Amino acid sequence: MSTTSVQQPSSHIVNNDDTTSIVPGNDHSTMVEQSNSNEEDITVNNNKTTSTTKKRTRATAEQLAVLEDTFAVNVSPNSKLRKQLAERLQMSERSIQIWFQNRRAKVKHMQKRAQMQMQQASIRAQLYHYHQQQYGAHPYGNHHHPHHQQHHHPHHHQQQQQHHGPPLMPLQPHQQQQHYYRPQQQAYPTPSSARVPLPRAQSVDTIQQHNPVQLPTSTATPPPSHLYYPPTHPHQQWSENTPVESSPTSITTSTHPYNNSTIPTLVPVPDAGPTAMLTTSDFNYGPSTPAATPPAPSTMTNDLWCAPDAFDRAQSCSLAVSDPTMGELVSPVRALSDPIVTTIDPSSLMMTPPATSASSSTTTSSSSESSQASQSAEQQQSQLLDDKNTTININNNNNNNNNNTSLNATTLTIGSWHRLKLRANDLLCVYQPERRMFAWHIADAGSLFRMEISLDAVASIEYIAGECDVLADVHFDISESPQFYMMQQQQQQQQNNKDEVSTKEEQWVQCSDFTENKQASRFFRHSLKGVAHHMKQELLNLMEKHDETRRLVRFIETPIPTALTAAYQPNMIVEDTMFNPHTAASSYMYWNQMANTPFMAEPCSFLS
Amino acid sequence: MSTTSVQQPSSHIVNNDDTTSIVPGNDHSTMVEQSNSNEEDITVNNNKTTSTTKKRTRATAEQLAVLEDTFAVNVSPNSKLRKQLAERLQMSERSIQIWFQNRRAKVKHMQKRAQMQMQQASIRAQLYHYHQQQYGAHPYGNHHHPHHQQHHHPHHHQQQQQHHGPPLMPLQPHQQQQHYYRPQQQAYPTPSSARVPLPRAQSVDTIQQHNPVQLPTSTATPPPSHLYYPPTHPHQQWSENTPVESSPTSITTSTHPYNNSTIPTLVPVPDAGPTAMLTTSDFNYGPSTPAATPPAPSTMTNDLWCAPDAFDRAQSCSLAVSDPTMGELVSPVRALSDPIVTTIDPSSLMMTPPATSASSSTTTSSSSESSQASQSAEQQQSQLLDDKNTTININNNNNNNNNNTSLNATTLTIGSWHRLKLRANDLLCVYQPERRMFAWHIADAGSLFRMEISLDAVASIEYIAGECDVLADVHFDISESPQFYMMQQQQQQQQNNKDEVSTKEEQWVQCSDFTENKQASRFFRHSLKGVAHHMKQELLNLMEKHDETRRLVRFIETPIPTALTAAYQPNMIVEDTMFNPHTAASSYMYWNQMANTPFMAEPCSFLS
DNA sequence: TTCTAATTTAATACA
DNA sequence: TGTATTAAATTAGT
Repeated sequence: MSTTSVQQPSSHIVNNDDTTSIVPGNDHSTMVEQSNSNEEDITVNNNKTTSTTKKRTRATAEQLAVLEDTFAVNVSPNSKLRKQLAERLQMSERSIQIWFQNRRAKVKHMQKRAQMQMQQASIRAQLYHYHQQQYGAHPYGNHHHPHHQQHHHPHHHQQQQQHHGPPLMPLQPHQQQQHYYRPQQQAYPTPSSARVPLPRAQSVDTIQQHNPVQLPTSTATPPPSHLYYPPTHPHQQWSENTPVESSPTSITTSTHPYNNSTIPTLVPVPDAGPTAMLTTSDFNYGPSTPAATPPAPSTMTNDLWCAPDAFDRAQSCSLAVSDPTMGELVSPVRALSDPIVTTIDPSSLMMTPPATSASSSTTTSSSSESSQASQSAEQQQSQLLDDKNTTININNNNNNNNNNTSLNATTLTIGSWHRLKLRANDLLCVYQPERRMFAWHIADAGSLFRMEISLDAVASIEYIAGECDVLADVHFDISESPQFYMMQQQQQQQQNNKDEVSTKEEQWVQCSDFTENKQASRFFRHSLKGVAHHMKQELLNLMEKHDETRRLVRFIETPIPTALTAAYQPNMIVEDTMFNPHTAASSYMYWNQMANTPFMAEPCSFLS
Repeated sequence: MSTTSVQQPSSHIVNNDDTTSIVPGNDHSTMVEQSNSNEEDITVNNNKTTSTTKKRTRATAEQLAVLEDTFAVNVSPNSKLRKQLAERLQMSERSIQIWFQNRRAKVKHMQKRAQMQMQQASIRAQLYHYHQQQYGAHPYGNHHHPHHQQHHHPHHHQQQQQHHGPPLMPLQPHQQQQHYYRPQQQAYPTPSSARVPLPRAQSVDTIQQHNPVQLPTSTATPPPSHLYYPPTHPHQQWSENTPVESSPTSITTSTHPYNNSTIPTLVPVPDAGPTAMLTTSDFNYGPSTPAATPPAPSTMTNDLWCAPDAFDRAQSCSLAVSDPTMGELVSPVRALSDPIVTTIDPSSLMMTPPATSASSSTTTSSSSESSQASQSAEQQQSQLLDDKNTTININNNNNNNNNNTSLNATTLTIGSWHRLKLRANDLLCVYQPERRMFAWHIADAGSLFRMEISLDAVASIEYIAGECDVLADVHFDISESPQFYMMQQQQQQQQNNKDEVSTKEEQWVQCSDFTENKQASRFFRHSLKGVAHHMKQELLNLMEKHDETRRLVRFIETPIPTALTAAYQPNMIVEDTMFNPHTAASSYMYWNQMANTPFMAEPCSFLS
């Protein structure tokens, strides 16, 4: 009993142990002194409101713009820069400092949350698939599970796990927590990233100097492991032949970057080095050779990848130009090659480990100051994907007159990397006959990711019906690593100078393997899971329309026993190790927060 | 402009002078250890809906009961207690935390609103009276003012003062804000109340142990500066010979403590030390002497004063007994003298300044554990009313066969302290011939306050007709400080064992001066304002019925010029200083929120 | 509309 | 400086 109210030891009270202890000599002064340190001194100033404690001055839009801009460049400005900012923004240095602290904390918090969600989704996916195999539930619609509608207790309490009987995976809450805490170990390398010698790609202003027209969205490459959610449009719709609603008008609706309705979210790579890195960037985590290849100017326009708060930053970049005041503060600093402010430094932007395995550091962006960038030489380790320096225009399929064939998969698995289809456009698998390419599209964090597999690289396409013929797997056994691309969404364009920015639609930028631990570069079996009859029909459709694919496809209708199926699916592990956070928390992608999509709601219904 | 945010110099930074030092090799461990303590990660549980953003789970009645109960005891539970609550209520700790945050915000918001309404009412009263003198409008009825119906702008902004033409008192909005924020300064001593050595009066559980019958309503004395609104019956009716509807049945109709229709509200004393403090309380803000006088057991029944959410707390105390689950959580904790849960700690309940001027701490409540109560010895400072250690039974007049004579005043003014009659029983002025006492009754915040003036102390009673004979003032010039009493309302009795609790009706407990800055102890002129012919008739009635008062009353019928009237009414200042927040926001009492009583509606109609 | 759950942000406290 | 926590402001859901 007494243990129930132990209370945090630090702040605990010395006095009372119910022994009518005479409180020693504690005076009000304790209270008084507690209150003094914080606010009295600060609040003396504000003559307007007599509030002494907190003033809670809300930063204005411009202030936020500058702050976010600076944060994009340097998450931890030193006192000097803070002072400048303070003067510039008419804020106290203390406020500046606090703002950056909170901003950093925000990023971390979002990382945590994303991590958690990722794991939860992964677990749910596992449960789902396991449940599929166990009960053979229909994915969309009818559920007659023993557990369904069983524990619909009126209280909407949140810890239903222990109640919901599903004998499988009796996930204990603390077990779950372990999942949450674990990945953070890997995800948090070093908080003091500002002191890392900053290899920088290109300064924003220099980009603007060179391309004064298309400036605003142009920013340096981001920390590869972080993904971003666009403020206004959580997911851009794609226009391939998938039954998703494409909204071409949505690309111009972006408003102010600080849109409360949306939360730019960062997802760190759990335990890998930088991935999803733009090869067009000269960004390196370590000292890089100054002789890095400058990219072609044309590439610049595609350099849309933004760091965690890419959109905010892009916005602020434009502000830096359009706003005369902004130019005073940031641009001169950059021009002076302040190592912190000059470049958009992913390592300073996010707390990713300083390049355990850096991707290709081949091409540098075109800034004239790239020579100034302090570049570390410790990056030449893993050059898995050196040859992807080019930007490929794949967007012919963007026109509606495409005869792509899609596979409505709900899960993509490569190695232990899983990608769930939570929304209509989260996961699109298509075949582009013109390019003889299979392409997996993944929308995440405001960006689109694409993985291409040449038809010639496909050794076989194996359709395996599930045990109950409800779901089926389609395994692509390929002979080489796919190609990886990404595309920043169109909302990035500014409000100010949106005229010419809107021209660069659907520009894919090749990037490095964005899957966890670059598993897509090592595991050459891609497994799609989907509704059996859909998948089958789509495969048949594919074979019919495109003869070249016919030779690859095999149908294995015989329901394979579960154990055997597992053997057939090395990726879809249905065992305890699946819940080892090291393996289960694998998906890099960020889970959409409002994932109340029918897809997720249904398969998990047996949990409730 | 730049001066607005000066900021404290202390916490300023020494650290980084933009030397991009290389981070050595910091470990992840820092991150891991951090994540465990906070609750975000703990929110793992909610797996029902995959929505990560908002779930808006509405708390059930039981949850609310426990929450409100806990809140009544501790408005800011620490993480430990939150955890307990989370387990107990099957809510996430985060939800618990949020609930308390919102609950606190609610209190504050209501405080603000009350404060505002008070001021507005005060302003309106001023305007009303001014208008009376200017135009001689009839108090109830016809209005033909130039400003009527003039500025009925659609926005319900709170700064109507500037629009409403009445030339006098052009209240600036920021001036108003001063009023709002001011009280918070003193009202919030230290947010970390849990760490403050808690001087406690008596633990609830121990009371229950010793007095298992009359337990529930027995609580410690509250922070004197906060007043409370009973949930169900905002104002208890009095049974003195006033034409208000007395409802004796209302004392048993209390329902669930958490009644949405009513808002328990806390009103801090604007700028004074603790006032309206029960002298029977042994509560002290600082270290107390263990030798504090133990109270007589009989006093216990009167120790009904509860802190801000007194009613909820009382209710919850009963819940702690009746509800087995609640008992698990709270009762054992209390029994073990958890400093947070054990006692009803005013300092933890509300944010009052730590007793700048504590009232008499002479008599302690009667619980046998009052000896346990940690009592601070530093309270002997301001003993303005030391001699009021006794509880006086004044309630002989509670019987209907009283021949009290009442004065239907609408305003009571003592010094700069004003009390408006917003509801029928807000302000009752009576003469009790049996006791040869004048008594001003003030109903506020669920408690009744009483101020007594012995007839022998009355030097003169001066009736002064207003300029237009509509309103009149009755000035009581007295020769000594009144006596002050208070009484908790009857709703406080528990549902469970209400048998013997109901016996203690109308027990007045002497207390210290509850007027702002104890002005009633310094200013010996009490001014009543009311409808002229009513006041006059009542005075005449008083003189007729009670000869002993005759010698005191003088009638000054001659309309005195306004200027002169103001001179006669030093309390009713009609000048700019009236709106100095230091003086204007003076009334301690809480204004009923829905103050659309006929009294206020009529005189203020010319404002709308 | 109000009330309330939840989010975001500025700020404080602590280690 | 990071973390936890909170207040204040705000956003929504009912």
